Amino acid sequence: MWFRRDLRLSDHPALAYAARDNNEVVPLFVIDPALVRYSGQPRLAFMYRSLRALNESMGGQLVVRHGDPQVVVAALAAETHSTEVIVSRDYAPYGRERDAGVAAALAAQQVGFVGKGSQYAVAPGGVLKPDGTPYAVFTPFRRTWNHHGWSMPGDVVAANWSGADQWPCAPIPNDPELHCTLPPAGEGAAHSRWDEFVASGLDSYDQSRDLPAVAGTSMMSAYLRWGQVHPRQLLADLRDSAAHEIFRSELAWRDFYADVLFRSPQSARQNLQQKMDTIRLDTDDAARERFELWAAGCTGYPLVDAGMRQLLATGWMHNRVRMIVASFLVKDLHLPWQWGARHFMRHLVDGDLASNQHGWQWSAGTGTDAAPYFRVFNPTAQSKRFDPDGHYIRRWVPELASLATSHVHEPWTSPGAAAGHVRQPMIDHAVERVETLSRYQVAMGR
DNA sequence: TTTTGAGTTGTTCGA
DNA sequence: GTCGAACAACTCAAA
Repeated sequence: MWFRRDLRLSDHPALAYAARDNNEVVPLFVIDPALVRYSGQPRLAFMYRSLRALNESMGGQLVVRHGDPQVVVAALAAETHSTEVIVSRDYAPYGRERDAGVAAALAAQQVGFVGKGSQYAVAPGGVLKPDGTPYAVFTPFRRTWNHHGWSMPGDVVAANWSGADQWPCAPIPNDPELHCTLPPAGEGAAHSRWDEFVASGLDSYDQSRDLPAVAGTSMMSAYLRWGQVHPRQLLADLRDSAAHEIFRSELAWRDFYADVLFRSPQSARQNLQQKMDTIRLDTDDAARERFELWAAGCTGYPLVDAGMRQLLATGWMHNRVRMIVASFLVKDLHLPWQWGARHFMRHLVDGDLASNQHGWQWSAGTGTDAAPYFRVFNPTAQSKRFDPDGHYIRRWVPELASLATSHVHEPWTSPGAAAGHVRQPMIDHAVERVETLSRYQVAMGR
């Protein structure tokens, strides 16, 4: 059993298949340098902690090895005289290519490669229009997705492990040096957090999910990212209410974007809508300096800075704020969405290629079912609307903590501003908004 | 087959 | 202060 993004023992179709008939199961995790290079320290640390939790849950049997999976998996299969290598299917571009290579290497030594299940309620490719083609719009996708349905969660799998006691195994690496705090890792932590959310947050999700100062979101993203919980386990706890329906929708978005990336792997790097390639963007040295200010949380727009600093401090950012900082990068700074997406992937514990890149493409107006080009978030209006008391701003931008609520969204209006005691906004939103509208209109030939 | 209405997340302007 | 319209263009499904 080769674990990847399915670091759990419950409701695990691939593991259940591997463990059938009391088969001996060799549990493997490969630390792939190609992925380590790509992951930031927070996600890597969370992965290592998750591996320790998984290892513990199987009595210390997890076999950890380093290297190219094509070499490592084939070698362990030969050592252990395995007849099959079992995985949960991976639908992302790198994973598909990697798995094809591993399957070929295994086939050369007469070992099977079997994929069972995915990390989605409905696996990519599974939701189709009546004519057999994929959906390009979310709402009809979700209708069909709902109708398609998914199985009930399975039980904890009890496997007959043949693991680290018997086969050479590398230690799970120590955490890299971290400058942020992380949520507790592991399948147990995932279920604890979910139970807490069901008990105290889910029923008011529709009311509070957009308020970054309120702990109104599920915080399940990192656990879903690593498969410490399967979405179907969450869906099984949802009922028919407005709040539950909105949460169900969020899980549908996750499946939708995985489906879009599956069908258009190039959209991880390029505009999904190629006609948007002509939008004029800034990429010179001055643009790079503006990007650095954004990344460090020094734009002068309090809510934007709060979000960017929350990301650096915790490896996570509230969803509403992700949209606001993304809109700011794309539509106030005129930078390529790919710059922002890369920064997010480096810092997010929950960083997932499909959701991240397509969330960014939505903000940039270049993706499937994207925001219309003229929808430009006003960073101060959003701030007043979604952080009315300024609690979130004061928490993450301490230099603004003493400002009155009447000034906290626009510190440049405060009495100390004239004396230079507050950061000036790096750009004028009203000016850049007009600039964006004009650039997009030019790109669309208007 | 054609038409029609609806579609995650917003802002600004003018009445 | 409040409210509706305008800001596009296209996909999809139901009528």
